[in-house]
Amino acid sequence: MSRSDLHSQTCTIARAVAQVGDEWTLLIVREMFLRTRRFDDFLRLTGMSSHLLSLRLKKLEAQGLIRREPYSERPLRHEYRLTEKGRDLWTIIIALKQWGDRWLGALDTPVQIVHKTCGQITKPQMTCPDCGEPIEAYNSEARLSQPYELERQAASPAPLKL
Amino acid sequence: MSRSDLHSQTCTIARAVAQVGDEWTLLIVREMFLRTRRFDDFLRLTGMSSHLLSLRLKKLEAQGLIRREPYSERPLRHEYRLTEKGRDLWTIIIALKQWGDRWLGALDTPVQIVHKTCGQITKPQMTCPDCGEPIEAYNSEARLSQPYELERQAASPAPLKL
DNA sequence: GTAGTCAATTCAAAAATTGAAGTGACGCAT
DNA sequence: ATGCGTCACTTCAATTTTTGAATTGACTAC
Repeated sequence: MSRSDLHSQTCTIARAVAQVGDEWTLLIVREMFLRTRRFDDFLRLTGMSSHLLSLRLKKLEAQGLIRREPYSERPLRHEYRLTEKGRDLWTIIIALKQWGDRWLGALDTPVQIVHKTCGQITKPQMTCPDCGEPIEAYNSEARLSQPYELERQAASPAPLKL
Repeated sequence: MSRSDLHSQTCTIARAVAQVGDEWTLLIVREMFLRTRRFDDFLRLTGMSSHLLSLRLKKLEAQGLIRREPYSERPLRHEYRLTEKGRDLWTIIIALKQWGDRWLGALDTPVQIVHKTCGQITKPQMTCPDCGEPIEAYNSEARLSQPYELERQAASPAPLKL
C-alpha cells in the first residue's frame, strides 16, 4: 500500500494524515499561522526547495486548505491564505508545539500563544467538553465502531490464504 | 535543506515535526493507541511495508517514543509499547482525529473517545487553562520570542548577497 | 538597458519507499 | 525427524519523491 492510498481508509485519523501528515506540509501550515503568505517567504522561513513548495501549495489548494488570492495586478501576484478548513488545523499545530516544548524544548519556547478572550499567555490543553476536566491518554480510552472493528479483523493476514 | 535538518531548528513545532511528522510514523502511533503492539499487527493494520515499519520502529525507539519489550523467551519475541514521551503524543493524534472527523468524515466516526473521568463519549477540545474557555485560531494569536524573531528575519533572503 | 523582485518551472542526481522474496529461530503435528 | 506454520525481521531491485541548482517570465526601479 502506498501513502496515497491512505485517502481511502475508513479511519479519519489516516485520512487526516493523508492530507497533512508530512513534514513540509506541516511546516507550511505552521508558517500560515505565523502570518506568512508569500512564496518567497515560505521558501526562506521553511528552508524547503521551491519545487516542492510549489507542489505542496497546489496540493493544499486542491484539498481546499488554502486559497490563492491576487494581491497585485501588473505583475500578477498571488498570496496564500488558509481557508476555514485550513484554519481548523490550528489544534494539530498547537498539539505539536506543546509536545515539542515539553519534550524537545529549550528553556524558553520560541512561540507563545495568547488567548485573546482572556489576554493571557497560555498553554492550551485538551479538555472534555462534558465535564470540563483535562483529557489525555491516561484517562481516556478509544472505542471502535462495529464496522471499523470488523474491517480491522478482516485486514489481510499477511500472505493471503487461498 | 533536507528533512533531517529540521531537528536542529529553533522552532519546537519544526522539531516535533522532525520526530513524528510523517505519514507512517503517525499511523504507527495511532495503532499504539489502539493497543497494537506486534510487528505483524502493525503490518496488517497500517498496510505499510515491513522494511519501512522496521526502520520506523527503530527510529521511534532511538527517539525514546517507544520501548521494545520481550513478551516471550524461546522463541525470543518483542512487542512495542509507548513510553511516557510517546503516550504524550495522544493530543496530536486526537487533534488529527477531530479534524478528520469534521472535514473528511463519514456519518459515524470509526473511533470514539471515552473520558474515563466522567464516563462520557466525548469530543476533546482545546481550552485555555487560565480561563477555561475554548481556544482556537480565531481567538488566539502567536507571539514570537525575540531570538526566534531575529533568527527569522535573518533567514537567508534566497540567493545570499555578498 | 541593466539589475532586481517574485513566483514559479525544469531537470538531473540523490534519497526514500515499495513490493516481493528470503532468512532464522522456533513450536507443533504426523 | 520432516515438513508446515508463525513471527520478526532483512535483502534487494524497481519505482517514486525529494533535493538543489539553474532557468524563465513578467514585470518595476534606476
